[in-house]
Amino acid sequence: MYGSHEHAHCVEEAINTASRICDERGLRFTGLRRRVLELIWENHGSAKAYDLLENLGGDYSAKPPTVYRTLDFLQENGLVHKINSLNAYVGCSHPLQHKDCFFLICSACNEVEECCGTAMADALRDMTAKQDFKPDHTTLEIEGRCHDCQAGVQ
Amino acid sequence: MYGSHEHAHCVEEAINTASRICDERGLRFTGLRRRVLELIWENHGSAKAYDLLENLGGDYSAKPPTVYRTLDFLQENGLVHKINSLNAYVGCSHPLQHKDCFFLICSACNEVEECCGTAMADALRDMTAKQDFKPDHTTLEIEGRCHDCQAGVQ
DNA sequence: TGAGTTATGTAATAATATAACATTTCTTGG
DNA sequence: CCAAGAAATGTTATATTATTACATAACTCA
Repeated sequence: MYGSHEHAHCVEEAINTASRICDERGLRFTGLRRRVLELIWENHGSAKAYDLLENLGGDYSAKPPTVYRTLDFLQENGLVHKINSLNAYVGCSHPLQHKDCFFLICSACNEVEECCGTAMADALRDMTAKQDFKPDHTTLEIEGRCHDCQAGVQ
Repeated sequence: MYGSHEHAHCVEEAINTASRICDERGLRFTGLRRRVLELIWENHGSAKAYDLLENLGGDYSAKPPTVYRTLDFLQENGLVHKINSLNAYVGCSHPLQHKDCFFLICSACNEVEECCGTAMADALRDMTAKQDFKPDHTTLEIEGRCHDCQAGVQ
């Protein structure tokens, strides 16, 4: 799974970054928040709310609001994104810098890659400016096949 | 509502176009399908599945599968789009030509404008090509304020 | 006409998400 | 330290969105 890549490292790094960001902003990175973020990062795809709920384990009383509130917190603080086309959640890959980001979702391996290239953001800005539309939030999700999953599919 | 624009005309035109398209493709544009498409076009915003269900009226037995199947048919044939960020459905403005289209959603008046500009499509193609990602379907939904709803908001 | 196909009806339930209120835990000024 | 307020979590109930599975009806066309 995931080639030779030692994924535990990603998880650890994401948690450390999140912890640091919360410290800097005076937010509480509680056990529950840490646990949910860990679960989300524990695969390269996206996590569904009710799967998180099932896997919380430990001391956490698993009821939907527990998870949805935690997801809200993580989203508000830019640590997690919701993928609307999947009703699922992914960890944010660059929780500090990005403004507009978008997602490449591989329908074969289910990995979700977050992209923050400026070219797309520029094109979006141009387009909305042309229509005199003032954007607040952009959902850009592209489903298809990643490089690795195109082999043998022509 | 909707300024001086006589909206019944939009609805009628959309229905006529849909009917023609179905004829050309050997598809059955049944009473139910016509009715659902009418309801969807009866406002400029988007329609929710369960609201359609409530408003079917007439002879239609209103159970969820009735509506979802009809929405599936309309989507498959490019007559309707789902707006994932709203869990809602809009009529397609150009059911014949478009490939990649995207949506400007005004959070003040709830109108949804469908755009099919090539500039965005080009930017998307460039971006995915650069990552060697083969796109099958793109969700691009921009929520914000339309021209008319920016007055007085600075 | 009637056999096969397509569309719709119906019942049950799955999957996703929120509201409202209770309790616990943390923080911080005194 | 300690109590009061704030923030987080627990709990119950329910709302919203969507699908599965099977039955019936309506169309099509040989």
